[in-house]
Amino acid sequence: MPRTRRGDAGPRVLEAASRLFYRDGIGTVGVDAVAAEAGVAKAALYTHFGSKDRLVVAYLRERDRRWQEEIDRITAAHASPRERILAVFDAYETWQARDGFRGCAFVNAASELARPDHPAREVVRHHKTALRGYLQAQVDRLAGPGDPTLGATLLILLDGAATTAVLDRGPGPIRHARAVADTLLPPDTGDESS
Amino acid sequence: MPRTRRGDAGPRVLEAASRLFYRDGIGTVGVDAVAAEAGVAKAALYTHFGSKDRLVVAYLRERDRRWQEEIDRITAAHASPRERILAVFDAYETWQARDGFRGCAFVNAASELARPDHPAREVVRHHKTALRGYLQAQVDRLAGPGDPTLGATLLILLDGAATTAVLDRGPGPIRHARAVADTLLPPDTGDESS
DNA sequence: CCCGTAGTGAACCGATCGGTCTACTATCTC
DNA sequence: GAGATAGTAGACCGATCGGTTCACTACGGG
Repeated sequence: MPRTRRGDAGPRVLEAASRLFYRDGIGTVGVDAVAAEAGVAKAALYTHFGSKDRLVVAYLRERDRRWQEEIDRITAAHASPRERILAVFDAYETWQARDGFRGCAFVNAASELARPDHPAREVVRHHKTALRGYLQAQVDRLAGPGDPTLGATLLILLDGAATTAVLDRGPGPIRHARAVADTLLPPDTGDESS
Repeated sequence: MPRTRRGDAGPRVLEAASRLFYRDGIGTVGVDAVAAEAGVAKAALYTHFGSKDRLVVAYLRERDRRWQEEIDRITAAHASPRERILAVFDAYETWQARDGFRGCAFVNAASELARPDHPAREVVRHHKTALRGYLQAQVDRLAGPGDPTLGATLLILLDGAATTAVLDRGPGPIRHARAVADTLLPPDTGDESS
């Protein structure tokens, strides 16, 4: 008597885990709660993911995948590296405005999963490294003596704004961060390639 | 057969809680572990703090008190508002370099304690508000048309740098953030009155 | 000297944790 | 139509959770 169409249990569990882990915290949410939210038997959860730790890793990987899609959309929508960078800040602002915003899922996960060897931390590192790499790649295409640490600085602004926005609520922090980024970035020359 | 001198149990519990909560996360650490680390009977923990939630609040309050002491030291050591602000970044760098650095305890607590009405979150809000207030007060004493949001921006830089430093390890993030702050701050005029 | 008190150590509570297992049932494929 | 497959409901496991209780003991102040 499956409550889901055949083959649906995996995605449903992942979706439920994403919602609950982000909303209530990874440590707080038990596997029973995830299974119940997914409308799926606990055993099905375990045949698909094997353990809670692996479910957490899958949850973060999925969120990283969606962020990568967002970055791809930004890349497609803007040719100028400067606009692309500012568009990332705009995406943060949009995301912050959504109901139930509770900061960066990756930062929260790293906060909760203290053990530095926890498998989930590698996903967090990967996500942040990729984002910083994207920002730095855009910086490199701008005019002037390329600052090799500006990408890192932009990531600091994004993470700081997201963190502050959890307590402050509202678009203020991210707009401040965007304004700072705007002053740090050299102007577009209009002759960037790729 | 007390293992502690009379009246010592409270402080010992608080010290142990501070160490364990910060190192392993609040959710991960049980009250039994805190009592064991403190070398104190579980019952003594409960006569002093009543519940784990209240122990968490006391833990954060204590850390906030120590940060306030640090701010007071900075205020005493530097007369110039500009130097005071940069000294806060320097304090972050020193703190980041210590063994077992795992980011801002308040940010981590807010990440873990998702319920927005959790009593600990008020302590987090208070801490961040006080720090931002201090930064803004220094900004207000600087020359030029005072930017009423610069204090908030400086806090974003601090939080972002601390967050990034957890994954990157090393003084890089905080130095970047300090350099940005340095460019954002108008120069000292030398005629500020305290 | 003696009483109040702070603290001990351990048992105990019900609830929940992550995880396993069994007996059963729809559904899809050949 | 038969067998493999994917899923169900729920009992069950040992461990741990936050919190309580109890009988007892060492120490400090009057």
